[in-house]
Amino acid sequence: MQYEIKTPRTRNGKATFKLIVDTAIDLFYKKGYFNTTISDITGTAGIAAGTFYLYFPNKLALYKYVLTDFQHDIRKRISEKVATVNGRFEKEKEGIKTFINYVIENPHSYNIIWESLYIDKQLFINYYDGFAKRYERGLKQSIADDEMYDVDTELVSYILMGVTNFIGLKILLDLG
Amino acid sequence: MQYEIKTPRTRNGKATFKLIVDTAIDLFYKKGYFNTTISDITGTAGIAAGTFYLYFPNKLALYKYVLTDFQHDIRKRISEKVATVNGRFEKEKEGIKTFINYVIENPHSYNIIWESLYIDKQLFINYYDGFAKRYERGLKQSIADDEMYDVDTELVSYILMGVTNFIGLKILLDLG
DNA sequence: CAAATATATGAGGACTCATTCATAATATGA
DNA sequence: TCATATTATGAATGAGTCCTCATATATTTG
Repeated sequence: MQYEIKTPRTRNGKATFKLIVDTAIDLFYKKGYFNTTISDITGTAGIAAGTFYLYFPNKLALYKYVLTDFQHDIRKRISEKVATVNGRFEKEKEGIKTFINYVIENPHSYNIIWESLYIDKQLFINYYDGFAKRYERGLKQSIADDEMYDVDTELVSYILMGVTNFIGLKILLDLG
Repeated sequence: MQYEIKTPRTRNGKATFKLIVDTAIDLFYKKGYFNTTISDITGTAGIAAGTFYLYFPNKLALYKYVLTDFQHDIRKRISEKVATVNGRFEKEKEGIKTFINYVIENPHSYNIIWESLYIDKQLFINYYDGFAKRYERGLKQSIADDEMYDVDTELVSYILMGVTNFIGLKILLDLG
C-alpha cells in the first residue's frame, strides 16, 4: 500500500487540501476515525468524492498526516516553554502546564493521538517512546546537575507522563 | 436499537455462547473492535453466521457484554486485595500491584476497556468516574484516620489512576 | 493565445459486511 | 414416543463504502 500524499501547487489546491484536513480533524474528533467515512469528509467539506483522491490515497494516509502534525506541534510547544525556565521542578511544572493548556486549546489533538493505539499501534508506540526518551534525557541531566535525587529515570518519566496524560484526559472529558 | 442479549438454555447453547465471547475477546484484542467483523468472529469460532444472532443482536451488544464483565472482574479483584492490608500506603501499593498484575494476566481487558473511549465515550466515562469515586472514598477515609495529609482527593485519585494506568500501558506495549 | 498542467466532478463498478429467513437438526419434557 | 422448544445452518438480500475514470474547468507558463 502507498501512503503518498500529493501536495497542492496552486492557491486553490492549497485551500482544498486544508479544507480536507480541517474537516477530517473535526470529524475524527467528533465521530472517531473508524466512524468517519471518506464520503463524510468530502460531503461535509462540500467537495466531490474524487477530489479527495487528488491529494490522499486513502483515509489512513490522511490520518497519519494529521497525527504527525499534532505530534510535532505539541513537542515543539513543550520544549520551547520548558527551555524558558530553570531547575527540574520548574521545568516539570512548565511541561505539565504547557501540555494541559495544549489539551484545553486543542482537544482534537489529544483524542486523535490516543486513538492511534487502535489504528496503528506502532504509531502510538513511536510517539510515546519518543516522548519518554526526551523526558528521560531531561531527568538524567537534572540528576547530573544535582537538582534531584538519583531516581530510576525510565520509571519516573512514565509516571510523570501518566499523571499528565490522565489529568489531560480528565479535563478533556469534563469539557465534552 | 435494542441491545438485548439472549442467554442460552441448554448445555450446547452455553458452550456456543462462551465460544462467541471468547473468540470476540481474542479478536478485539488482536485486531481492535472496528477491524473485527461479525464474520470474523463466526468464522474463527467455526459457527454459522446466523448462530451469532441467536444470542447477540449486533457487535456492540457483544462488546458491552465483554466490557462489563471485565470491569466487574477488575474492580472485584482490587477491592478484595486492598481489604487484606492496613494503612493507606499499604493499600495503595496493593491496589497498584493488583491492577498491574491484572493487566499482565489479562492484557485483553486493558485494551478493551480503553478502546471504549472510541466506541462509546459514555461507557468509558462511567467506568473511570466510578473508579475515581471509589478511590476518593478510600483516600477520604485515610485522611479521616490520620493516615495521610489532607490532600485534594479528586486530584490525587486521578494522579494515582494516571500513574497506574500508564505503567499498565507501558507493560502492555512491552509485552506485545 | 495556445499548450500544458493542475484541479474538480460525480456516476458507476466492485466489494465487503450485517442481517434475515426458510430449513433442519437436536434436545427436552410430558 | 411425540410435540415443543432450542439450537444451528448458510445462501440470499440489501445497504453502504471505496475508489476509478471519463470528462470538464481553471490556471499557469512559454
